[in-house]
Amino acid sequence: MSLSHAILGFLNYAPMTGYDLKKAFDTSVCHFWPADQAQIYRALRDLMRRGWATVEIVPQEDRPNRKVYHITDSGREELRRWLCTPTEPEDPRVPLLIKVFFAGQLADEEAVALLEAYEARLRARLEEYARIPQQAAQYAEAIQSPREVFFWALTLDYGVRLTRAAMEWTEEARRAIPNVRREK
Amino acid sequence: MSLSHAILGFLNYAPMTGYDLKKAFDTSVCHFWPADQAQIYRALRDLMRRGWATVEIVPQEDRPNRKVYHITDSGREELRRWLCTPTEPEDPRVPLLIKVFFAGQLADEEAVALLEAYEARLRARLEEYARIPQQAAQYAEAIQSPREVFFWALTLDYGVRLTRAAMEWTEEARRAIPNVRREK
DNA sequence: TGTTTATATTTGACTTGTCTTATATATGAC
DNA sequence: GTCATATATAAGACAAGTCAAATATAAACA
Repeated sequence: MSLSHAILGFLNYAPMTGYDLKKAFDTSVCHFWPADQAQIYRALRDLMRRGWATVEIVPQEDRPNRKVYHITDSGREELRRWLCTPTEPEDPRVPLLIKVFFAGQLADEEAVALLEAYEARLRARLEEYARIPQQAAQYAEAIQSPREVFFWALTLDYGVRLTRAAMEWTEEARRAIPNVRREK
Repeated sequence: MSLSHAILGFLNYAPMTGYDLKKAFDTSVCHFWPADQAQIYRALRDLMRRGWATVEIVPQEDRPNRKVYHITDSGREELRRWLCTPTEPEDPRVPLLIKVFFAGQLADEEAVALLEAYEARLRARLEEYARIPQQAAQYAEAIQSPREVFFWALTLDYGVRLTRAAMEWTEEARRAIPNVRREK
């Protein structure tokens, strides 16, 4: 499970609560690994069970107690082990392609509309990506580690490249559709 | 659910059994939408419940009876409706990027090895893709519809483009790593 | 004064997808 | 003669992810 290890990665920076972790995910890795809040809390229980994390309960009077999770030595070992283990590229699930696969049954304009709508969403995503570096700048300054910043930037670059490739595909596909003969 | 609709798409070509459908998936859309056998049979039950498909039981003496599923008129309507509905690009889950995100903690060589292994797998995938057109040629001849063939080819092209983009990323990333300063 | 947002955790239900096993039989390969 | 493969369906267990609700309180805003 990638989620538990992602959590270990964050806890290795600093002890955090489930709430903190949710925010950390939502402001950093959510573009390639979104995390549900319920999932995070469940994963934390799991990390405890495996001895990769411990809790420190910090009482608060006005709000629920904070349960601050700390990575353990064996957690750090596990994180390193996992980080060095080669990863298989996941086979991507692309719902749009199912529609494209059966799009022979649609009129040209319908198929083109499908691709145009998709392209518009990809463009929006690209614009989102473009806003990330500014948001991340504060983090980068706080952490003072150009090496960390470099790897963070790599993950963004991946998203940009793949999104651009998908857009180039939609553009060419759109242009090609009107040239397809209907019958042999 | 995309799976049910993909099944409707196939049933719209011809009536099929669950077994036939599994083969259809495995020889066509499995690169962007793999389907588990158990899932297919469950989805067929669901299609029946919704009135989008009907069964015809064809008795056989030597083997289990064939349950041949037919798309209904309302199933055809639903398929069309679904095909024309714009699709949101899924947010991709890329486990590798979690490792890259935390790769600042690794040595240069470890990070490079991670990317190299990934690139090798992507290369293998690209070679798989290269073999598909020959396999699909029989299908294409059987169906005699250049329009269908065109859309099928589009789905393959998507895979090729995205895989190439990912490979270009790994290449550049690998080359950039040795140039990162460790401390500020 | 009332509403929204932020802090903080837990639980339950549910959907998808994966993996495994069970059941039956025929054909072809070695 | 045996083993693998093809035909055909069903069901159970489980992991991962999603969604929503319950509980509690403070600060900020209109």
